[in-house]
Amino acid sequence: MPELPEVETIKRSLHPKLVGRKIRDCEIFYEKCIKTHAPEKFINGVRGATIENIERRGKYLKIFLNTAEILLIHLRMTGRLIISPKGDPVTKHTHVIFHLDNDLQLRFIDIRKFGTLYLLPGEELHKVRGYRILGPEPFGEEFTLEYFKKAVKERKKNIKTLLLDQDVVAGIGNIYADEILHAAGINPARPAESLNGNELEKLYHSIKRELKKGIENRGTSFSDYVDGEGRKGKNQDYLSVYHRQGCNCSRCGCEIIKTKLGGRSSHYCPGCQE
DNA sequence: GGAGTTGTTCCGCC
DNA sequence: AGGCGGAACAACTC
Repeated sequence: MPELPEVETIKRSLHPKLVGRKIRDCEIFYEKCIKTHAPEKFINGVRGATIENIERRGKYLKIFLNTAEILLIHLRMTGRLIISPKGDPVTKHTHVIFHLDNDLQLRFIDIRKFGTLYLLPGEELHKVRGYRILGPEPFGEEFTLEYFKKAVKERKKNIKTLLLDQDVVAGIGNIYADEILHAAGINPARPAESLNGNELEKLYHSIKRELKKGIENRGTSFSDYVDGEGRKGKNQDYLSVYHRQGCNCSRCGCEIIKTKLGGRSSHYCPGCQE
């Protein structure tokens, strides 16, 4: 499940392979993943373009083309972007192939076909709702403690669900939300408005710390995730609660519980998350 | 073949 | 009006 640390790791691994390269051609095997154009139009839009830069915003990847258009990609649950030599066999679930001007290809692979690709002029990014509503980047200047306190206070929904709202802060998904709340010692079911100043401050710092740890470990390869060169991350070896139900909490020794919250699996320690 | 999986979006309610 | 919870949806694996 690519969340901010995974998408950041993919961006870093693709950057040296893609920037400066020209897209010689493009093949689409599953048309529904292209959200902005008919397939032929999409192909015409990328063919011949040179890749100038790659950035991440929330869980989105932005590939800047010299045509002033941006290739915007969201991997959702199981999407992968992989650099492959052109001779490599095309595996099942490969939906789009970008042929580069060397012997490499960029392949979009997605078992569940939830991932989405958009091609649009830079000034039209806001037309993609999920992109438009994104809140501040957790490592950006806008994401201050003051901003965070204001965004959370007087909200009645539980704090776990609020952390997953991309308009509060961009990039947190189910794994890191559980890890962040454990690190901060806060029960995921707590109404956001019930958190005091001290707890909000702990939570704020835990968001930054856990996401940073995820990036340093090059992502969490719990099931499908690999980076742009097919390498797994190692953050799954350092998780405190996610998918650790039945194990003992490393902080207090209590048994980790798995519940449902807002329709999502939620893992926490009943001993030290109050 | 039903349950489980998650990020996003929609809808109805208060 | 806007926040909220719940459901729908994407499609596959086991």
